[in-house]
Amino acid sequence: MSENDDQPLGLFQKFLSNNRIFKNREVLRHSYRPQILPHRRPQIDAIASILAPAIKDETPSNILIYGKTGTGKTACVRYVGSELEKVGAGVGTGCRVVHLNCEVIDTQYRVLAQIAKSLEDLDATPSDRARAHIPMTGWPTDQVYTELKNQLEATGGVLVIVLDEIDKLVKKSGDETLYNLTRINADLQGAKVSIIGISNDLRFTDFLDPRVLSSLSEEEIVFPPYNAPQLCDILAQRAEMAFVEGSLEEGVIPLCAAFAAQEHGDARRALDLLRVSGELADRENAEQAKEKHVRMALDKIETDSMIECISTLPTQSKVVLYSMLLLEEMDKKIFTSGEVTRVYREVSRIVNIDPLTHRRITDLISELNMLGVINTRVVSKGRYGRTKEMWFDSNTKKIQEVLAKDPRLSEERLAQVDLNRLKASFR
DNA sequence: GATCCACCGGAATATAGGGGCG
DNA sequence: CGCCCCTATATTCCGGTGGATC
Repeated sequence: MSENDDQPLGLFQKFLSNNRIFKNREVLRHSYRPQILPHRRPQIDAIASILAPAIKDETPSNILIYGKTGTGKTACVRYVGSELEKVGAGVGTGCRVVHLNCEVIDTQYRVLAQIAKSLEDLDATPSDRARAHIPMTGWPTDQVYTELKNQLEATGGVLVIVLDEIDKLVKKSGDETLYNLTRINADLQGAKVSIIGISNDLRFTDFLDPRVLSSLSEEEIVFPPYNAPQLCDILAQRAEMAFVEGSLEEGVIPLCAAFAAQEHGDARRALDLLRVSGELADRENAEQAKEKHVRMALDKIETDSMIECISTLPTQSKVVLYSMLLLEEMDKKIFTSGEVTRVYREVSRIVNIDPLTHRRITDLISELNMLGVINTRVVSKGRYGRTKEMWFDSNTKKIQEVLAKDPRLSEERLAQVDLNRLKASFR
C-alpha cells in the first residue's frame, strides 16, 4: 500500500495505471441511457404510436404504464419522448415533454409548480424568462394552476407530462392533482396536454376516482420483468463498453443476471451487481472479475444501502431503532410496539429528547419496516390484545455501529441506560 | 360462541417553519 | 408588519378488531 510513497504522484499512481478491469465505468450507472434498449421494442413502438398524433398537433391519449422497478419504463418513455421532441421540432409543431418524478414532487402544488418551471426552462425566449416565475412555496394552488394554463396558452402545441412513480403521488396526496390535470384540456384553447403515468404498483388504481382512472388509462402498457437470459443480453451489451476485454470471467454475467432475476427481474440491480463486482475486483488488483466477486458485491450492496439508509434517518427514528436494539440485546428476538414504546421512553429521557406518543412511534416503526430495516406483522394475542410484532433479520451489529455515529447516540450517553432495570420491567 | 385486551391505523387538529404579497 | 398559503411533524381522539381465553 505504501511502497511508492516517495515517488511523485505515488499516491494515485496505481489508480492511473490500473485500468485492467474497466474501460468506461459510467456505462454501468443508472443514469446512463443506452441507444438500444434490448427486449423493449414492443413497448417502445406502442408508446410511439400512441404519442404520434402529437406531431400533427392533435392530443394523444393518456397512457398508464405499469411495471416493477428496473424494467425499463422510465428509459423507454424518456427515449420516445426525446425522439418525439426531435421530430416535432423538425416538423415545426411544438411538442414538448416534461418529466417529473413524483417520489420527490409529491404534492399537487409541487407538481404544478414543477411543470410550469420545466416549461420555463424549455422556452428559452427572453420574454418568458422575464416573467415572474412560480415560487416553490407560498402561492395558493389555484393561482399556480392558472399561471400554468397561461404558460401553456402562450406557447401552444402539445405538452406531454410524464408522471414517474405516479403511485407515490396518489398515496401521499390523493387523486386531486390527477383530476385537475386530466381536466386541464377543457380549459385550454390553443394548447393540448397529454399525460403518461408510470407506476410500480399494479393496484394503485384502487385509490383513484373512477372518472380520473378512465381518463388517465385510455391506454395501458405493461412492462414485464426481464428474465435471466434477457438480463444477460442487457448486461452483455453494457459490459462490452464498460469492461476491458477478457476482464470478466465467463460466468459473471449469467450470475449477476440470475441474482437480479430472482429479485423481480430488476435490470438496475443487475447493473449494480456487475459494476460493484468489477469495482471489488479492481480494488484487489485482480486480473478478472470472478464469480466470487459477484457474491461479495451482493453482500456489499445490501449493507451499503442499509448504512446509507440508517445514517440519514431523523434522530427520533434512530432513537426508536436503538430501543429495538436494546430489546434485541435482552434476548427478545421479537418485540411488540408497546415494548418498544416503553424502552423508548427510557432512552429518550437519557438522550434528552422530547418523547413522542405511542401513535407517532407506530408511524416511525412502519417507516422502518418500509425501509426494510426491520420486519413487522400485526398479530392478535387473543385476550391479550392485538399488536404489531417486529424483529430484525439482518445483522444488528452494523446497525449499532451506524447509530453510534450520531453524536446524540454516542456510547457514553447510552451506557447510562440501565439494562437490568429495563429487563426487570419485562418479567 | 361471546368476550375483551392492547393495540392498529384513519381523521381531525395543532404547531412550527418555509415563503409571497400589499 | 400582518395576513395568507403550503408542508412536515406530531398530538388527540377514537372506531375497529383477531383470536386466546372464559
